[in-house]
Amino acid sequence: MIRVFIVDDHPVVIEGIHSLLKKEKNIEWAGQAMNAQSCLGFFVNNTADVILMDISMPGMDGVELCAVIKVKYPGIMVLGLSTFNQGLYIKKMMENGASGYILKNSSKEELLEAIHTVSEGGIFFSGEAGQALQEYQKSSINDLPALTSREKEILELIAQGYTNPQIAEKIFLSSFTVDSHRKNLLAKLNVKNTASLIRLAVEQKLI
Amino acid sequence: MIRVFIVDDHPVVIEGIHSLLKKEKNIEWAGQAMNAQSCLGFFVNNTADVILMDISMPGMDGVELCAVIKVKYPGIMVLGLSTFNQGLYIKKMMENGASGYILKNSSKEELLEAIHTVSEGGIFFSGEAGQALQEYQKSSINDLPALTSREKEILELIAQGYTNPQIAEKIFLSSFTVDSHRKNLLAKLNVKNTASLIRLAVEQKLI
DNA sequence: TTATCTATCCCCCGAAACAGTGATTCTGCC
DNA sequence: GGCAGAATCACTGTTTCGGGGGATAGATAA
Repeated sequence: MIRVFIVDDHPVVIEGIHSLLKKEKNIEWAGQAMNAQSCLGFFVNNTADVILMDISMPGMDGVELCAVIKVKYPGIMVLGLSTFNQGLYIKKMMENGASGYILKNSSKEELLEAIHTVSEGGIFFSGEAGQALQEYQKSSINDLPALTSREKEILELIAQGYTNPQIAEKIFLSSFTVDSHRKNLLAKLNVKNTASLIRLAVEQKLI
Repeated sequence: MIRVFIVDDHPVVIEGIHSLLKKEKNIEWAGQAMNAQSCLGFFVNNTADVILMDISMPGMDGVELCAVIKVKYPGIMVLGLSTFNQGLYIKKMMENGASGYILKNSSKEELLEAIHTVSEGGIFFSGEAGQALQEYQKSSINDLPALTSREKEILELIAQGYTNPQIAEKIFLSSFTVDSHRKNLLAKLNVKNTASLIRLAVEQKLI
C-alpha cells in the first residue's frame, strides 16, 4: 500500500488526481495541501510514501519545498508535477532530491507507473520531460569557442587554485607564457576575470 | 519495431541479453560489438534505435563512446549497462547524453520497460541505480560550513565577475567590508584564491 | 608560398586580490 | 544583561591579475 500525498495550489488538479487514484487498491490517499506551509504542517504529525508536488506555487515553490522535505524526511519520495515542461526546473527539482517529474496531463497509466517506480526508490521521467531535460543539458554545452590543449591544461590548473608562477613551475614554462594563455582564455571565453572564467568552465563542464 | 544494438566486452552478457530479447516480437536485434571501435564501425553503414552500452570496456569506455555516439547520431538512444552501481559513473553517462542506466542482473521485465521508455525519448533508471545516483548527489552536498546570508550574497556577486569595489558600490558597503567577507569565505571554505573558491561554489551548488 | 594558428617568451603598469591585525555596532539567544 | 556571531569599517603591506604592447618559431592550412 503506497500512501500518496499531493501539494498543488489548484483544487482542480488535486480533485482530478484524487479521482484517478481513489479506485486503485494499492494506493492510499494520505492527504493534500494547497501550499508549502500546510504541507510541512501535515508532515509534523503524519507521513506518506510519495508526494506529488507542483513546481510552481505561491510562496515557497516546489523546488524549495522539495529540498526541505528531503532533508527532514529523506524516506519520502517526491515526484515533481507541472503543466509545463522546462528543463531548468526539472533539473533543479532533481538536484534537490526529487525522484522524477511528470506532466499534469499524463495518462493514468503513466501516473501509476511513476508512483510505483519512485516508491521503490527508482527515478521516473515521462517521455516529454526526459526529452526536455536532455535538450536543456545539451543547450548549455554549445557555442563555446574551441580551446587548445595547452589552454585546457592551464585552465584546469587555474581551477585547482594554482597561480601563474606555480603553474609555470609545474609544467616547465615561463610564467609569461602561462599569463599569455590565461589572457587568451579570458578573451576567447569573453569573461573579464578569474571568477567568471572558473564559473563558466565548471558550469560548461570544461574541467 | 525497436532495433536494439549491444556493446559489451563480455560475450556471455551479449548472449544472455540476445536470448532474452529474441523472443520479443517488437524488438529487432540490430547487431553487437565487443568494443567501442567496432561499434562505431557498425554505425557508419547501419543504424539502430537503442544501444545497450557497457560502462567499462577495454580501450574507449562507455562514457566516452556514449558522448561520441550522441554527437554523431543524436537520434540513437543509449542505455547504460553495468554490473556495478556507482553514482559517479551513472552521472557521467547521463551528462554525456545517455537516456538511462540498468544493471546487468535486471529482470527481463525491467530490461524491456527500459528499452521501451528510452526508445520513446524517456529516461529510465532501475530502482537500485536511481538510489545510487541520488546517494551520490547527496554525498557531494555535505560537510560544508554554513555561510551567512551576506557571505552568500557576496559569493554570488564574485561569481558574476564583479570586483570588490564594484560589489561595494552595488550593495552600498565599503570595499573594506566586502574584502572582509571575501576573506571569511576563503577561510571558511578552506580555499586559497578566487579560482578555487568559485570552483567549489559552483560544484557544491552554493550559487 | 603565404597566411594563420599555436606556443613560446618578454616588458610595463595600474588595479585587484590576498594576508595580517584590529576595531565598533548590532542582533539573536540563553 | 551578557555573550557569540554577524556585519560593518579601517590600515598596511605584498603578490597576483589583467590590459596593453610586442617578438619569435614551428606547424599547418589555404
